[in-house]
Amino acid sequence: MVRIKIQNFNLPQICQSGQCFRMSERSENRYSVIARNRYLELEQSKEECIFYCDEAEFQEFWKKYFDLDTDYSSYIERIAQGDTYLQNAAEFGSGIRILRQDLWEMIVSFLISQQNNIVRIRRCIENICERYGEKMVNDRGEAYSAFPTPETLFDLPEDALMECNLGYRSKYVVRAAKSVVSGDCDLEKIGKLTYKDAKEELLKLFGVGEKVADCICLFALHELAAFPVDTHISQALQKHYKRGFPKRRYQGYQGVLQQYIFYYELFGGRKNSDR
DNA sequence: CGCCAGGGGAGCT
DNA sequence: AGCTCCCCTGGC
Repeated sequence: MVRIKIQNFNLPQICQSGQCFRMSERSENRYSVIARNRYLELEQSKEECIFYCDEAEFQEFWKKYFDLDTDYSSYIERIAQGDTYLQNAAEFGSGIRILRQDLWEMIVSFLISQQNNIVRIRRCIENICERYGEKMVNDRGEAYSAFPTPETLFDLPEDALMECNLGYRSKYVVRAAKSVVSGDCDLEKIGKLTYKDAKEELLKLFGVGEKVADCICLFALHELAAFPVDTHISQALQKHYKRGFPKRRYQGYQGVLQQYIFYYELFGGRKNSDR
């Protein structure tokens, strides 16, 4: 196991921030994450966090996954002094990190996310993993399911995933798998493109629009300039930024601020000073 | 039963 | 850019 001391890192916040649907609280202060086919447990006390894996796996995978080399306080410090709403939001979610997750996994996850709520998105994803993901065993000897590969899904009837509760999103996922397997959608290539070009490629997928493409860019490609606007963000911007969100001021890391706002809107008890 | 909302998107003008 | 219609599930 690996022990680290780190600022701006908070497991409950990362877990609830709605970017990783396969992270959950196992027991008090103890979290598990499944990324593609890897399983990890973590535990956090005050300023120290324990990763239950060996040093090598931490260095080559999880360190990057949790973006541990980035100092998030510098993002927060650059928030305009006069913007008390954003100051409050950033303070409230200051332990959130923008994870570097798997591209295919994010495509599927955010196809499922549309017109859907977080609790149900989690259930949908667990359903397809249990049904179509490779069966794995963790260090405790417990079974878990990897994320299903495109090759496992591309040949299914388009409505097959309705039994996993995806509803009308079933065909989006099956068609996306088809695009990946056929090579129409080249994941490796997309990973190397600029934000603008990657987004353009993702928009070609049936069921992927502006918002979903931005989520994929932000959470898989780590394009921090992506600023996904969903119903919550849209309402928040109308309330607090009547003349528009100052994207230019925060050019290059708007996505981080989007997460603070999103998390604050969903879980922060509204303060009077915000209205 | 109807109504509505949930981290939208497609297709059209 | 804006509009309409569409899709499925769960909660009230």
